[in-house]
Amino acid sequence: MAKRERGPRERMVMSAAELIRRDGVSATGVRDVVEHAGAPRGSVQHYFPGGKVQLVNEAVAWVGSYTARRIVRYVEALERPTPGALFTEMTDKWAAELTATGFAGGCTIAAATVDWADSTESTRTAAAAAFAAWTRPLADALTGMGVPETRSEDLATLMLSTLEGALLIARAERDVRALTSAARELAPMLDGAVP
Amino acid sequence: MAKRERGPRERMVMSAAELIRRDGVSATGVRDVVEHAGAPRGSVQHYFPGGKVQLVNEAVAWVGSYTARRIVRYVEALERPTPGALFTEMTDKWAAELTATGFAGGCTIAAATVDWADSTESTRTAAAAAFAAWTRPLADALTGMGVPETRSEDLATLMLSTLEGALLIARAERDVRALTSAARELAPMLDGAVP
DNA sequence: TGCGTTCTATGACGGCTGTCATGATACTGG
DNA sequence: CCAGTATCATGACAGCCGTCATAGAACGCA
Repeated sequence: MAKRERGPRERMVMSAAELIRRDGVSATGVRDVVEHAGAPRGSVQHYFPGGKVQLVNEAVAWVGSYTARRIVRYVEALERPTPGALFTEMTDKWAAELTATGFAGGCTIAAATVDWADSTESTRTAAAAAFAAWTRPLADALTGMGVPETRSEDLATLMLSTLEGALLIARAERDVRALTSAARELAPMLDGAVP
Repeated sequence: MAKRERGPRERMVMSAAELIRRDGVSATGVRDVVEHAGAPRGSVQHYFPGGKVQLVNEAVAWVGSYTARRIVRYVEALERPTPGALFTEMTDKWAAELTATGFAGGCTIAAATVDWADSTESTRTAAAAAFAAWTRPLADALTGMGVPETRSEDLATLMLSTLEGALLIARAERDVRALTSAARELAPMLDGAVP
């Protein structure tokens, strides 16, 4: 997964994101990140003079933009572009990932929010930016599918909220049930929003 | 809030739940819980011989049953009992709590899931039990409102997922926007499920 | 009164945390 | 070749963590 091309710096950011989404922010130590990335330990103070806070924030930002690009790709790949189909696509992808990894890891942004939203303002801001970066392409896609512009952003937020919540419940239950049943009910409702 | 009547044991469980939902599980130390509860430090090994794991699990279970009772009360208090009205009631209550507390604390169960779902099986099980304890009365209420029994549980899960996710986003954004817009869109859709 | 159980108090232990000081090495440009 | 910067390596620091051993206090019961 981690190409040789990537420098130690980017590898550390990716490893941080991976470990955070699995164990949470507080439980993820910088030594763990270094080891997981196969990076030299001395690099942490060289590349991240801001310490763990900087590392975590960059991980959050990285996941934010990476996932935003993924959303765009989902939209483009839809053969029958409707809001419900898009939502089903997202829940399906997550369900597949959860089962493939044995439910070992949820959303990095959710973990960062739960763990550090109160204590570290910069991390909370980064998480909010990530959510905003996902809402925008989602709302644009909905508008492109014929959803009235006044409702596009609300519906995008609804999709995101439901996805995040279902992901959380699925992880607790070690069962994709929450994802599939949320999609089964919400998808037709979303399609009803396009006149 | 904490009545004098409650023994130190229950006060510690409640304090644990409160601190966990604010700072996460890993960031909440047993010393913090003891201090927050105004309990004697020596009591922790007396009442919770299972250590921090037991304390966390009991906090999760406590929030689970407490919130389940709250859901039942919400249902009974509705003047015009429809699925949408119930969902709006829940999001409104959470939005009010978030603004009142300065967005300082989300859902205890979500925090426990994100932090310990992978590392501590018993906590994951407790979290799953809590979600189940919320789904059941919710589904029953929906059935009572005329929702077909085949869809009640799915819709209950959808409501819960959306609520949890919107709560998360709201905390990251320090804005109840996610809660209100999710309710604005989902509530009418839910009402459409009763024939 | 005296015994036994329940509860509280205190201090210590090893282990892990994030951070930093210090120094060695690699590499690049003149 | 040499100088200077970028990168890496190592060890130490203070602080917090969960846990436990030990002992004292409070209380009910006979």
